[in-house]
Amino acid sequence: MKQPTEQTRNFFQDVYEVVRLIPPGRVSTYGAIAHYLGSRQGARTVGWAMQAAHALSGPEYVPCHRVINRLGLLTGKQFFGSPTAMQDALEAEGVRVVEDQVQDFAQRFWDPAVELQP
DNA sequence: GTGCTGACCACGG
DNA sequence: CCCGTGGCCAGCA
Repeated sequence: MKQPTEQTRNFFQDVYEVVRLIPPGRVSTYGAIAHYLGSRQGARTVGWAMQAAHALSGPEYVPCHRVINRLGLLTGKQFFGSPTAMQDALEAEGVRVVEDQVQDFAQRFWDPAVELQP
């Protein structure tokens, strides 16, 4: 029997919700989102969700350019239309990026587990 | 149904 | 810092 919690932990759906909450000028990491959703090592699925989110648009749009790896590297930039689309999008929000690396990453880091504390 | 891959992360050496 | 290993979820041949 299914538990009363009919909510099917849609990892993708949860990821989209969290990524959409990332404010401009801030960046988050796959691991932080995965950890916030309860999957410490589920960061991989978060990256996969980003690729699926790339096809979304309108109210379902997800700012995947604000999600990078824990090192602050734009690992998914190659999945954007242009090799500089991701960096350009971040710089447009005031995030300095040099050689695919976010400057002041520690300050720009937006952790849902901390910012979205109940 | 099985096996593998993937925009990753943590741990040990 | 590098290297190797294990684990997570979803999609595809």
